[in-house]
Amino acid sequence: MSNNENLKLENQLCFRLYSLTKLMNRHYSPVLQKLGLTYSQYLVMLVLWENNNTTAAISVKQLGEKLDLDSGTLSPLLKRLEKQALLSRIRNSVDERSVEIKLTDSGCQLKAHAQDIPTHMFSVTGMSLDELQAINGQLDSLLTTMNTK
Amino acid sequence: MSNNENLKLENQLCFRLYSLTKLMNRHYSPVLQKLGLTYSQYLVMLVLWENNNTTAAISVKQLGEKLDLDSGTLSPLLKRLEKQALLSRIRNSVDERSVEIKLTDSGCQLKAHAQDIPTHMFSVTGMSLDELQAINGQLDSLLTTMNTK
DNA sequence: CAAAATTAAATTGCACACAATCTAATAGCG
DNA sequence: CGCTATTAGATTGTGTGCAATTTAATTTTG
Repeated sequence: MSNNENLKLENQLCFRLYSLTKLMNRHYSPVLQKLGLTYSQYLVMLVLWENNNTTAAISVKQLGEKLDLDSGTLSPLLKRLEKQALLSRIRNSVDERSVEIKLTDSGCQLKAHAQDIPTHMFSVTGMSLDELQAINGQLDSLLTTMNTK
Repeated sequence: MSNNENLKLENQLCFRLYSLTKLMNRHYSPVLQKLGLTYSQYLVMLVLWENNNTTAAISVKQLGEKLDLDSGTLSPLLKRLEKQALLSRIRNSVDERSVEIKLTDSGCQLKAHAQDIPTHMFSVTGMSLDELQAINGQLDSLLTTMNTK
């Protein structure tokens, strides 16, 4: 490929990912709006729903590792979710540097309203389960490669 | 799959795309910093380099269609590029609603400094050319499907 | 032709991402 | 023990994305 071809927008993998991520977001927005969540907030809730019942807790640090986000993003985001009474932020009494995130009852109950979202979004992709798993695998290996370079 | 499985973060295609897009951005940033560009600004420059010599022009509207961005994003972004003297923004005298974007000489010359970026970024993915084309194709069909729903 | 509808940009406001810095707390080490 | 280094979060500032509104120009239509 010539250098000129290389610099064409249509040849960029990154642009496809960028466009597709925005497109995903636009499909999620109206669905998540019913729950009062943004897409990033939804990701946080997924982690909490998965790890937590109302008893177990997870630190901001751990949450950041799961989602690959730093405190500059998470701190204000978590405050907004706290203001919506979906979770609580409590300083760890053993290590006061750490802040523990715990779902409230209301945050826990919201999970029920999210049950149908994955199935709905899957249908939007128009893919078969096999195709979904195939592309997931490819993206995973790309993630692994690019994370270790 | 149970509903519980469906709601796990690790099963989300959207999270992979989201993570990969951020990862891409982080790999681009240090490279683009040398050109004084952000990733989004780079995308704009790709379109201008492709369509333009210093003579041809493209409207903000057309740019937005190519990149799938609206004036709320593009207007301030283009002003920043104008401040860097990479492009000019001139009202179309025939239709004064439209603003035409044209590369300056300096903006045109910047292309030479970007020539090696695609090859470099391709090497970061660790993929073969065949793999790249395969995944590009899959993402394209996903883009098409999701754009028409 | 004049009023209404449409269009292109710009602006405003909100919510991320993320670099950089700051603060407070803890860990490590001589 | 006390000093230094490290760590966890919060804060600040910049740059997107995008919805919603505004402004100005053009097109459509009665």
